[in-house]
Amino acid sequence: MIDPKLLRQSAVDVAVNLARRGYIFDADEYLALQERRKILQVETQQLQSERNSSAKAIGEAKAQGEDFEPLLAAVEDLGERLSKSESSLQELQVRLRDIELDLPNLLDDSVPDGKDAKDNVEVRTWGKIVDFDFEVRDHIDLGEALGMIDFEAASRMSGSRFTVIKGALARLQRALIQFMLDTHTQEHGYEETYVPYLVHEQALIGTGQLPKFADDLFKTDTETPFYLIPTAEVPLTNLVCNVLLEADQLPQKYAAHTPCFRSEAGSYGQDTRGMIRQHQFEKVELVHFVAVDESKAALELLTGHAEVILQKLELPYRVVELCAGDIGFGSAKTYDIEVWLPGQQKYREISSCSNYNDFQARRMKARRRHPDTGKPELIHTLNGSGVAAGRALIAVMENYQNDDGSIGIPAVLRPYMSGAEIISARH
RNA sequence: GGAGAGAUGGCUGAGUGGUCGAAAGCGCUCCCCUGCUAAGGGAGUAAGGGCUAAAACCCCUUCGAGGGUUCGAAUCCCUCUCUCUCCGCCA
Repeated sequence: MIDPKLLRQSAVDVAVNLARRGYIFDADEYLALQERRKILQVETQQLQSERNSSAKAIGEAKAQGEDFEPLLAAVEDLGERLSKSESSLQELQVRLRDIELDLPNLLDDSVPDGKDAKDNVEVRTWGKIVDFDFEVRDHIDLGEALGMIDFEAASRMSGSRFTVIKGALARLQRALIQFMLDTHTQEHGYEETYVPYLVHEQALIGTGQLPKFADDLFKTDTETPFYLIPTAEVPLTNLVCNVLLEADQLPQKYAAHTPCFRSEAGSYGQDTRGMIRQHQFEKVELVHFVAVDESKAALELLTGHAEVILQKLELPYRVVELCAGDIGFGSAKTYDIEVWLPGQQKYREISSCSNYNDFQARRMKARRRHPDTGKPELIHTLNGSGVAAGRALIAVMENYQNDDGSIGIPAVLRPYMSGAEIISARH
């Protein structure tokens, strides 16, 4: 959520910033509503004040044993006037809040202009793309030939966009997850966290998936609905929902491995083959809580932590800065990390690292005491994948493939694979 | 699933219709005292919003959430959510 005060005072500037995303914010309409709200609020508070003082007068008269009937008569119609005023004020405030919840975050000034993914800016590349001297296969061919990926079994029980992974490949995914968590907790100072996979609506409003992106989420039909988390960002960031931290409690860094569930409602026809885009996938997520003036540096740090994973796995990648038109709803600035997939001869997203500034903190009421003033102030939140395990598995398979269809195991994963160096078909 | 108890400020916890945004304690801030430390004494200390150029002042809201009763609700009534205890079931 954008600061409502800023919205009122600089609605036009806000509209200009949001227009870079292609979002049209009707500043005139918003300001007109605010103007009406102001008048109604002053009026309502005036009536409330009257009610309070007359109630007090009646109480005093009663205590003194005086006749308070005339006082009662004087406030006869006050209640009705007040409740009318209150309900129209509330109606207006709900409308304003709906608009505010629908507004994407302000972009950081450094975000490049652009319309879509084609306009994203490459920041750096790492690693050498291997020039195979045989015809490369994609992860689908490799996995099925090994007998370790079974899309048919998955679709029989769950339909499309699910995968069954078996044997050494299933273990390799687990190894990837263990390796990532160990690296982040032992070398990068994150606290490992186990979190719920089902959350209430409020948690998703806090991080910004709701109310706008309900279609992308799976929801239970229990009496009070649960949502399956689309990313560990949701439970991790909500660790500070409604929390007032002491001045010395920042920064904080959390890491969690969770499955992620996405209905992928808007992605029909994209990546239908293979396990690039699934309803369920595994991911290690990183979240930072920092003070307001520290989030820019934290984003660089966070992105670097995700890159370390790919470097240790010796997977070629590039970092791109998302342009104004491609950046996510709540993010002020985002770096995507894209890993090289030989099977597609393309870089594909494997991590997305974003600075949300106070956008989520405002929705969640995540604050800390300012060290000097002692007054509460919103914190900044950041999150990034560190990294998507399902896609990391694909990347390892395709980049470490051999002529005979076997797959080499990256050196850093071997300790998690009983020292094995290669995955070959079982006979 | 059944029975019961509860939800109050940064935290613990009192408060059952009016002068309660709320006792007390902890914590925190400032001051005093003590040669240092330990201890002691005093004062202050909720958040959000409106008004304001900004602030002060003033005003409004908030005692889990939402409704209701009342001139007036932390307090009474209803619904919901959450927490805890016991029983049942269960990895």
